[in-house]
Amino acid sequence: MSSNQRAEPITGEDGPPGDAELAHGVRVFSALGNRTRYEALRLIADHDGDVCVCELHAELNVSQGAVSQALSRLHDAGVLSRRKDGRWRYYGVTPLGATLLEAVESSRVSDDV
Amino acid sequence: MSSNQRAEPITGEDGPPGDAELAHGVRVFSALGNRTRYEALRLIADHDGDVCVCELHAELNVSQGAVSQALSRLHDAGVLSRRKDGRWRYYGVTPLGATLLEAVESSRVSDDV
DNA sequence: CACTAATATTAGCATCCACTAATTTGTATC
DNA sequence: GATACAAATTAGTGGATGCTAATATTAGTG
Repeated sequence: MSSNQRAEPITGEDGPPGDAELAHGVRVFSALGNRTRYEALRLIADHDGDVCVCELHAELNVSQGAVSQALSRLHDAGVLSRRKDGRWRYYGVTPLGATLLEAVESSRVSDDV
Repeated sequence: MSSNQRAEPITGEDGPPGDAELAHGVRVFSALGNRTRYEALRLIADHDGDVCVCELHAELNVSQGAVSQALSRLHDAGVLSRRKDGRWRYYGVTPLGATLLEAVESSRVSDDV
């Protein structure tokens, strides 16, 4: 009737031990669990080197602000690295990001929806 | 003003090739990107053998229906296996689930929030 | 400095999500 | 069959999410 959707905050540690890891896991997976963000990660991973925001904006089908938000969240989750060069920001995939992508993609050997 | 939150459906294939993989990835990661479901997966993974719903209901802090929903979604995503025995359902972690858990947990070597 | 380009940030809102409570289905046991 | 228990399903709802549009910041360039 009133307490909905789990009382505890996703971030902001002060629960029992092991809770930080839990929050970390949820942060990472929920960051990847969205079409725009997942696609962004894949595009960057497919690319050779790092990619600037403008290039992704051309490929993803959302506004510039949305792209920026998506990349920030992926960076916060630790699956993207960020490098500044002049007025450009270059994003790259971290080892964690690469590992997760690989794990999921290789799991789809032949299971059509 | 009206088309919000991406026009395309997450499931229901009919986009360009590579789209099925995209949908699969989003399905898997979004399944894990929720506290209740992620915790359920961890509990099952920590367990020795398979776990029944009732046992998880005792550990997670949500209603029986919510636990059932959570496990179904994890099963749909391919990170949990399901086995029936009498009136019990036993859930276990699949290789994909184990791989993803391991990847994320080992990425938290020393980065406190 | 004015101007432009690249990105980040913010407010606002339509939609989606995760929950609870109630009900239904399936399986034992009497 | 009747009863009881385990799990799944459904309807309904408050809060979270992801977007757009507008604005702000930062960095080059004339």
